[in-house]
Amino acid sequence: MHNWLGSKGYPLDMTPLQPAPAAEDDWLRLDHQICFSLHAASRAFNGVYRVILKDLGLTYPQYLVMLVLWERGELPVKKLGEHLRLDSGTLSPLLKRLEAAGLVRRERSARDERSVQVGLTEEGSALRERARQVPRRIAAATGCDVEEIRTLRERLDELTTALDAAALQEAPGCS
Amino acid sequence: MHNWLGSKGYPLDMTPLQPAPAAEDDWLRLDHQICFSLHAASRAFNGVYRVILKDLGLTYPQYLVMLVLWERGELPVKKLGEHLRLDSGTLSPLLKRLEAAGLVRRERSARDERSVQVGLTEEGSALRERARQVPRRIAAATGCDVEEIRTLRERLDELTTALDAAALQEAPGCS
DNA sequence: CACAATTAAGTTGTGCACAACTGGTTGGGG
DNA sequence: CCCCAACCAGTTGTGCACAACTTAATTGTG
Repeated sequence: MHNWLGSKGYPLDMTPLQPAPAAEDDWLRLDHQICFSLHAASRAFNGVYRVILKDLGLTYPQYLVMLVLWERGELPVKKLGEHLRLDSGTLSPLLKRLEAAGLVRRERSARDERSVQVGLTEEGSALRERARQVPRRIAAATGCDVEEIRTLRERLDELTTALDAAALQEAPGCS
Repeated sequence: MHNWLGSKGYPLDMTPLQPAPAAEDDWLRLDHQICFSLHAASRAFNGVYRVILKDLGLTYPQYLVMLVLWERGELPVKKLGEHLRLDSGTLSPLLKRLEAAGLVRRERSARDERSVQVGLTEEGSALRERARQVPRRIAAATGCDVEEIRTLRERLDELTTALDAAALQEAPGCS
């Protein structure tokens, strides 16, 4: 991990150099802040998970997959993708790696041979026990109490819903 | 773009199937929510930017680099990385692509040949004009007003600071 | 039944993030 | 003066995200 905090606290000081920027320049700066903040927060979270999950031999997206499997049990790749908002292009190689690690079992459905059922192996189920400590360590790392986390999560979910709707609007082919 | 909203509004319904989960299972679920929400929000943002930035021929991280250059002017790769929290492993190939696109100029500093100065080309500076419309479109996509965005950004920055600090604590080699 | 449209998973290619490493450059002790 | 530690950019390798495409199975309709 790099020492981004080398100088002092928060390394980003985007203080304006010009006295009174035009309205649009102001927007540009504000925009920088929100998109950048989210990007940075996501990567910071990823970094903490990376450290904590190293013991378990999982990456952050792999951990998300395992959480769904622990909670839901066996389910097809399609369903897994709907829960995680990921498509087969991302999940296929990821699941193959989990399979190679012996945590996951993949088998074609007999009833519909297009579908592949993903389930836990003995070892994959057992890993859940070792994963129980993870949430507490993450919560501690955020320095927030449960209520704060819940509020933030709700705001983020609202944002995601709005952004998804907007993406469909913005998508090419919408007159 | 995939139609993740196929069924209705928000596709994630992680309602518990068991009646009264143990405290640690509850933590596991809560944890799922926050880490997943942030992950999803980040990718949703990325998706909106992807659509909007396609006109400019920029990816989201490339746009972030250009924002810094527009605001700060010429600066070494190191400084650029500090502003964006990215290292040379990410920036070097990204900057080469921007250079190949004719937007950016890279040259070794004469005074310190370890350092590479990154600056805008004529074309790179000109692109700023076309980028002015971006923030408004993004803000519209979020469906939030300026104040809401500012509040969320502040929460995210706090979170990032806390997480970075925690990552250093968790890092191996800390007794 | 036949055949076109749809659906599921997988593959390919591009780009980003990051760890680990390489190769010059610089600057400070011995 | 020389060597070595620190430093900067770049390279390599792994994994994720996503668009575009392929392959195979299923479903619907004439």
